[in-house]
Amino acid sequence: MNKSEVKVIGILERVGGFASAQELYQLLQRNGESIGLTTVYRALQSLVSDKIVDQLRRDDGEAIYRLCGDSHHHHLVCKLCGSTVEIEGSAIERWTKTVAEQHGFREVGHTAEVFGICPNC
Amino acid sequence: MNKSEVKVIGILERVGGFASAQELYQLLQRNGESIGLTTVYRALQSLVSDKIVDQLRRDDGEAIYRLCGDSHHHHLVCKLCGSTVEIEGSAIERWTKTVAEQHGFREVGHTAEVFGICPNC
DNA sequence: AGCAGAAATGAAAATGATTTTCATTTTCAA
DNA sequence: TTGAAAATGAAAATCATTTTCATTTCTGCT
Repeated sequence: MNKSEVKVIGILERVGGFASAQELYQLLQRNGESIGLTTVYRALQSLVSDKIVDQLRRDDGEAIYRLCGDSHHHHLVCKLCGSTVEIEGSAIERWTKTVAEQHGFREVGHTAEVFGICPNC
Repeated sequence: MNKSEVKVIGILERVGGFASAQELYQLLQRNGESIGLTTVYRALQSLVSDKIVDQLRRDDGEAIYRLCGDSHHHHLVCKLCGSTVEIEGSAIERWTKTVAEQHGFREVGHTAEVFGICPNC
């Protein structure tokens, strides 16, 4: 765990949700941190392989990251303004596990995100 | 529905599962079809927006496509060999709707994919 | 402190999927 | 037949991400 990784974790904490590498880089710049885009990517790779950060994909293929750790949860994302609400998903957890085991799958994980238009939009 | 879209549907039928645009293009070439990569992409976009083809993302961010079945369903995808099983998800549908409405969201949709290692791998 | 080798850094170039541009060809209805 | 609209594809542009490589910072050691 080096200095850059600490910076990236810090900004992820402030974000409190998903962000892409490019977004994180810009946020760090705005905060006056001196860090290169390459280093942000490398820190994220390292954190993902250490299971400190979760990585998934936006619909457009861009990778997005968030701190893992708190309880496993999902997101309700507004299609228009992008605001997100964390939602609990124990129903999903159970469904995932059941379905996968029925088909003999091991080491099961899942992605589930809900999209809609929030009350403000 | 134009000629190119028919070709793309044809190759997707032969593939019988997920394939990327690049792969589909190569397969079409090998089959002696005269079609450009650009046109493959355009046909896929069009088919996706007509709900004839499903699009999702590999872990590396590359888009993969597959003919969709009639009913709304999800996929159980093997992380190693890429084989997929369609799974029914009425539990998810209900959960999605409930959760979103609790938060006042409208026009709700969702994504949910389950990943694991299949019995053969 | 001083030093050598290892690790980290970041600017610039490379990569690769996807999209856009634009000139040409095909389709099709009047 | 004719002309406008749609389709096509080669080449260029885009954009996230990775790689390269020269430089800088750490580290442990004397």
